Amino acid sequence: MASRSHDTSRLDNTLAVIRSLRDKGPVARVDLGTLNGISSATVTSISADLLQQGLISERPPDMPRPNERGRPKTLIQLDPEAACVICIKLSINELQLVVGDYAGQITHSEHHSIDTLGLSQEALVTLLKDKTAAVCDLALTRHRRLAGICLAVQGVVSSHSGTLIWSPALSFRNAPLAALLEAHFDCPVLLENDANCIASVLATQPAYAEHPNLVVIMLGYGIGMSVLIDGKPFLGANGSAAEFGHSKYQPGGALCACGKRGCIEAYISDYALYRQASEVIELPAGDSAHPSESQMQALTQLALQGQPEAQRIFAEAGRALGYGLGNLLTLFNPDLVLITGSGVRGYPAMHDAMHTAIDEALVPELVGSTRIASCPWDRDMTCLGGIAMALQATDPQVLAG
Amino acid sequence: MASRSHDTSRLDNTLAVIRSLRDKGPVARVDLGTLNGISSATVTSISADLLQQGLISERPPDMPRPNERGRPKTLIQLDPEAACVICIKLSINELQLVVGDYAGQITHSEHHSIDTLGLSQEALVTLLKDKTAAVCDLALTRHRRLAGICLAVQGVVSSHSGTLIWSPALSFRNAPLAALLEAHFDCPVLLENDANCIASVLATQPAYAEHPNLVVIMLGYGIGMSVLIDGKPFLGANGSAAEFGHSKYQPGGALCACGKRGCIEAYISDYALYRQASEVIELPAGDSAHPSESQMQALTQLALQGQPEAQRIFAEAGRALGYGLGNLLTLFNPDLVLITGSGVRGYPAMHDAMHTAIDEALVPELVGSTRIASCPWDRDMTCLGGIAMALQATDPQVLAG
DNA sequence: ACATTTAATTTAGTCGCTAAAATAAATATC
DNA sequence: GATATTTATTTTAGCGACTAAATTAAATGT
Repeated sequence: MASRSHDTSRLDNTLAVIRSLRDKGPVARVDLGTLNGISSATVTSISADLLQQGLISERPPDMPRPNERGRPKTLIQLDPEAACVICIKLSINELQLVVGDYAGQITHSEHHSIDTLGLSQEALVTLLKDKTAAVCDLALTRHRRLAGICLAVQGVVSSHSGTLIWSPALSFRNAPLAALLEAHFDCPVLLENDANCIASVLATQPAYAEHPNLVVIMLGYGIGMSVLIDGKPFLGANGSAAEFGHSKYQPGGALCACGKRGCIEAYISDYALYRQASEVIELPAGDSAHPSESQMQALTQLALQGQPEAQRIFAEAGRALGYGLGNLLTLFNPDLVLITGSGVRGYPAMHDAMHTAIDEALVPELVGSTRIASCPWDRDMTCLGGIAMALQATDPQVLAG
Repeated sequence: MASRSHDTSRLDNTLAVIRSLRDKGPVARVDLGTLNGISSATVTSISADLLQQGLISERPPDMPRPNERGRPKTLIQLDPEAACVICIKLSINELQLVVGDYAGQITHSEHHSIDTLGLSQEALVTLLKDKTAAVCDLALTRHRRLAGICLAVQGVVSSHSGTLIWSPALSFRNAPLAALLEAHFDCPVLLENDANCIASVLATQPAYAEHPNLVVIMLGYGIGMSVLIDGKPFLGANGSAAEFGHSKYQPGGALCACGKRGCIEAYISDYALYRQASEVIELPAGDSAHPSESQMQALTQLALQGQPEAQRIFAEAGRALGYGLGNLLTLFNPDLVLITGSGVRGYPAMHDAMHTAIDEALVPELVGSTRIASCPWDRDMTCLGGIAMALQATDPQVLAG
């Protein structure tokens, strides 16, 4: 309950300046002042400190501006080499490692195919440690220090405590992964939910910037969700991300990968759609519990081309999604819901049933107040978000030296 | 996006001191310092200001403490007469007006029976204005100023904008009640959800103080909910309180008072229980759409005494409640859920089915992490909370003079 | 009476900010 | 080409808020 006792404005303002530089690229001191509501005298003072620490550099404006009077602006920019962060994205059968520089740009990316479900906790930690150490060695030839590591996983995590509670990609549960990794690296390790990473990136995009209350739903093999309130991820009580996919559509309904029945995921995830479809339609063979992208595309095509059984399955999925969204809207009342993830491919086939279900579920006063849209899917977005979150989280330490 | 540019610590610390005094009664300067993490020199300075403004007074400790050396503490306390606030609680067919002094104590309370559903918006505003003006005249004989008014209503409100969106007590919707009242009084008017008021009070009680992540469910004629994250009410995106009662249990299920089907409220609210029961059991006559307290008690007694039909109805209600809670726990993951409201009378009859449903709905990892308890119901608690919220909201204005 | 203990106030100094003045580096005008 | 104008940045002066340390205040213990 101890309140902010003494003046933290210098740190706050310094962090705000760094964040502005990261979001907007090179900016002049005046503009940093107006952007953050501080006087340019203060910006001068802050940037002098940052220059002295080697975190930023000065440079002249790109083009000599036509017809503008007055002293030209001196832009300042983050020094990309000042530090780097590593984002490790762990999803089913895949590990991605990405290096981001101090300005938030990706400078290295690699993918590994791995039987994630076959790993013990120890094996996973060893694997992560080795792969990360290798990437780190590489990164440190170009950057002065490793500021932090972000482990982005699908599933339920408690980011405060750095504990993985449950992930569809892993066969063990309740693992303090952040602490286990931190023991091997001399920097903070963040554990984040993958959907939160995505949402953090989307929220900074100009198209959605005016919607600070945003819900992002990720459709795919599982169902992910992130809620941003006032631009910040809402983490629930103990830093564990909200699990939209396992809220209930039909008590006692279809069987879900989590072991329970009636979860929304059991109606709209890839495996759920494929499971239902394979019972009634002739489909390409393969592991139906883990349908491949091409299998899913084939199924989606059928629905979009009007195959009645496929249409019915997607409509039912849309209905489940709509009811789930209805609950979400009554509870969070966001301005905007973005639906993305590899599963957006099927969104057009769910769209109508989804809206019908929302209308059925929601008090009319609330129906109109939220915009619902889909958003194309990009695999790298998660890591971009992880890098942004890691940089932001570690900025105070980097400043401290 | 403008960050806190300059130093607001004086205001912050002053507000923290006032809040400490309100929560804990008379406190010495040293203790205010340690309590809020500021030096006692600063407390001296702050309390000098407050004394000069007449907001606090000094007084010697109650009892001359036995066997304690050193200079005795000088306690400081809020002057109850410095200001007052009025809380107006609006529920079905009832209006309650309560005056609270600057220290947060209730100094006056009155109830009025009113046909709330029969009122037009204009009639309601006129009624509230008149009743409040009368209470205000009375209060101003004892207090130096009216700091604020809190209107606590059952239903969906947007507290940011002061708009009532929907209430089961009223037959109109979308009314900017805060602004309409503000026009008649020279002070801020807050519009709050009644469950948020309750939750704010419960959160300050020592028994629950170590659970800053708290969900309060209010059972009764309708179903109310409030979520406290880190001790502060979670208001969703636009300040509209989360509507747990209208999240869905069975898509297309029982008819709810909101006009939709399958809401949790349609299974566990007073009217829902009575509606189901009256179909199969001989019950005291009366308006079954608005069962009275004695009717509900009679029905509850039947269930508790083992009447099979009544037991079945309460068990089904418990199951709906459990599924709803399951969704809530996946989304918010609170430390504690408190179930209260007049409907707690039936909680023992719902208890077992509720827990069975939670176990059915929830990933086992999450089941254990939340305590679920009931809490005896007190009609005055809402207003106590409304007073606390109004005082807290208006403290900056009172300080400004 | 004097030492000890604890509370509250005063003093001296630091930090961080801003407004205003001064300086810097361009373009526009004559 | 010299001077005026414009805009950016830095410097200066001053203020508000805090803390640590010193001082004063008011008890109890010996």
